[in-house]
Amino acid sequence: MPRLILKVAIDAPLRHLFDYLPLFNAPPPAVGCRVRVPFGRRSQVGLVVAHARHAEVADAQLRHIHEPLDSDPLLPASVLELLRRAADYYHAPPGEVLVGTLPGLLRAGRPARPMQVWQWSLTEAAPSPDSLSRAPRQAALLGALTQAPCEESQLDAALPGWRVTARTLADKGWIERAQIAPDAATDWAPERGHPLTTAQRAAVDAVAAGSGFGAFLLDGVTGSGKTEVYLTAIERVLAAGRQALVLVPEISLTPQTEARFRARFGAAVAVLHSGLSDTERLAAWLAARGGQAGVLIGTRSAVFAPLARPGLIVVDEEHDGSYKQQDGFRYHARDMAVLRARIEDVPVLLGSATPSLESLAHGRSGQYRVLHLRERAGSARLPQLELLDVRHQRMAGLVSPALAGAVREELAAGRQVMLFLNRRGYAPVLLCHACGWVPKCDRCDAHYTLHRGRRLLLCHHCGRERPLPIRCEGCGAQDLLPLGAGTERIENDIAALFPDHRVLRVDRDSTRRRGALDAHLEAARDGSADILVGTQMLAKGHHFPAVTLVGILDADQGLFAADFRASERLAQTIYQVSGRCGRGEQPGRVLIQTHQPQHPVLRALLHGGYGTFAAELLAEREAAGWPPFSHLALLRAESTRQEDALWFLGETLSLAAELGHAGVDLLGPVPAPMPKRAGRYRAQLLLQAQRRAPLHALLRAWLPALALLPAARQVRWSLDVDPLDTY
DNA sequence: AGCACGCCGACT
DNA sequence: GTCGGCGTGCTC
Repeated sequence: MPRLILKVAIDAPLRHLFDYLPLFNAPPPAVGCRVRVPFGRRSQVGLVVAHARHAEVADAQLRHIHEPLDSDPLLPASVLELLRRAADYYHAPPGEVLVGTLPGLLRAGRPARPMQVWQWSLTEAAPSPDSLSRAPRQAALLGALTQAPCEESQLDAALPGWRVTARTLADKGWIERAQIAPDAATDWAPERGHPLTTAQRAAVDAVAAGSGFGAFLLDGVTGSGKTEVYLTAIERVLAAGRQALVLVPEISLTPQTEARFRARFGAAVAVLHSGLSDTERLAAWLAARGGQAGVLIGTRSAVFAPLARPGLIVVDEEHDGSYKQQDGFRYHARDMAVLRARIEDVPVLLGSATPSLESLAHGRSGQYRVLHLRERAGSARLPQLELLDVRHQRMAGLVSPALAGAVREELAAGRQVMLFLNRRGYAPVLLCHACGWVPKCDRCDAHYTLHRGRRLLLCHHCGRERPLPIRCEGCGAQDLLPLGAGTERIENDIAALFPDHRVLRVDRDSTRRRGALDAHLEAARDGSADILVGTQMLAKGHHFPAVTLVGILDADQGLFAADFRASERLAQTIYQVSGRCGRGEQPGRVLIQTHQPQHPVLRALLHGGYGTFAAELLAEREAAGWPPFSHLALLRAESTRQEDALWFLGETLSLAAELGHAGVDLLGPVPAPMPKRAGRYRAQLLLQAQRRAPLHALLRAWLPALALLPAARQVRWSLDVDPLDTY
């Protein structure tokens, strides 16, 4: 008798699917549906990936599913195909990919419909919270609701045990509960787009012209109006009754970004990012799947959200490293977006002012069609880049006299200045002037960074904190000296140098509190700060039209990093930071402080712009055989005992030798550049291949065998295909 | 990953 | 005498 076997993906780090029998009395769950299944001694949520005739295991081992969880497939065939190919490409366990990328509530087996969201608010009859001094819990709840109506999930977080209190207050008729409509009607009138420049129009037309798949690289200088191109292209997609998926780096999905899309597309916009509650995330995901959302804007993981009628995929700031997931299932969302566009047969538009070398290479080979926006919109001109040779200069900390002078001039003219340093904290090292003692993290091969404002030492590699020592722990001298400078110190130095101006620091430390980043950015934009000091954070996506001078305090940092991508990143940072300035009538200036004014990277950047620079870098990569002219995979291992990680990697090397690895070079194993981190010893083995096929053939045979090595039990290991960092 | 089973040290 | 430490093995 023919029977049906369900191939089920289970969210566990297991490299294969599991076979189950359907229930007798019901039609079998379709491919793409979730099922609850017995798994070992417990019950797990799985996803039906295929139907089959034959099981991989003996009949005696087969069990029936507990229950189907969906009547319709949760994922369309295209997304299933995408996830299957992703699991295959990244050599990730199928369950982790197929089930692990679902919204948390669906992974937990909740029904695939929006959760009911209840909101509490005060009634007319509610007294002032102050009148309840003898009932502090009631006063607290009343107080919270006086501020604003609250969703139950917010109350769960803020006032544990609030439900009992709420019942009391509701009985008194002081508060009431109402269900929020999933899409509260917004009074919205679609905003008209700006008239497009010729180049913008050409770009939109190119994307809209084709039918089906096409990959486009929108290479547009900052301020050239890439977003307007996205918006217009999306407009056309919506007009054709289709949906658009827009990926953005985490940091640039601010309320402003959302507002800009909402102004144009109103309630058709759904947003998916890490700041959402599980309920909100599910609602957005379902709105995309159901087709109610015309535009889904999201960070990395949104690339796997189902769309009812896909029409276009946009990847903004495609060079941004935050598209690469750095743990677990290490996918690159930009690459997944291109793959998805191919599978869905829709165009994909990758935009950047500083495209990744990978995308530029695809542009050259014709795989991507390159669309240029060379002019800034309106009258704005591109900022002028200048090198400041700081050799022999009498520095005030990290600030040269020339830079200080330029800042002074700019401030005198009533304009804003931005100073960029990719190092947070007050000083990267604290040093005893009497004996040379330096406080070091005992879990990492690293010094503590001094955070003076928080009065502590912080290890930037594992997060460990310790109180500020008053005296040297080596010799007892009270002569501890902060060495070097981070943003916090620059903030102090600059404030001292320009006491009549307001300095605002923007880094992870100053924006840790919820909403602080937005408040800071607002202060930067509305002119209540004259001088902005910050890290990467300042470089990403935010526009400061009144800033006319940018100082890159320490370009040398980027010139000496060990990673082969360091100069690409330095250039992208310099261009991204400089793109933040001079948007208005005033042209901007970018002053780059360096001890290496002759360095080829800096010279190329200055004289040719990013395009020329990137061309040179591509030539270098080709000569050296680095990506995008070769393909990498990195096997990482870490263990609590120093020798175990290297031992494991040595074993994997022998295994690869046994299997044969023609066409793949294995480099290592070597200790990681920072061998000890967070109390664990780390090492790595790099695989490099001219062509992908032999690399993936080796990985396919090699990986399942790695887990069986005795040494594997002593370490935590992971494989990173197309690593962004080779350390 | 969970969750069992299993075999050796310090406690009621 | 047992409570519990984490090594080892399995999940259709």
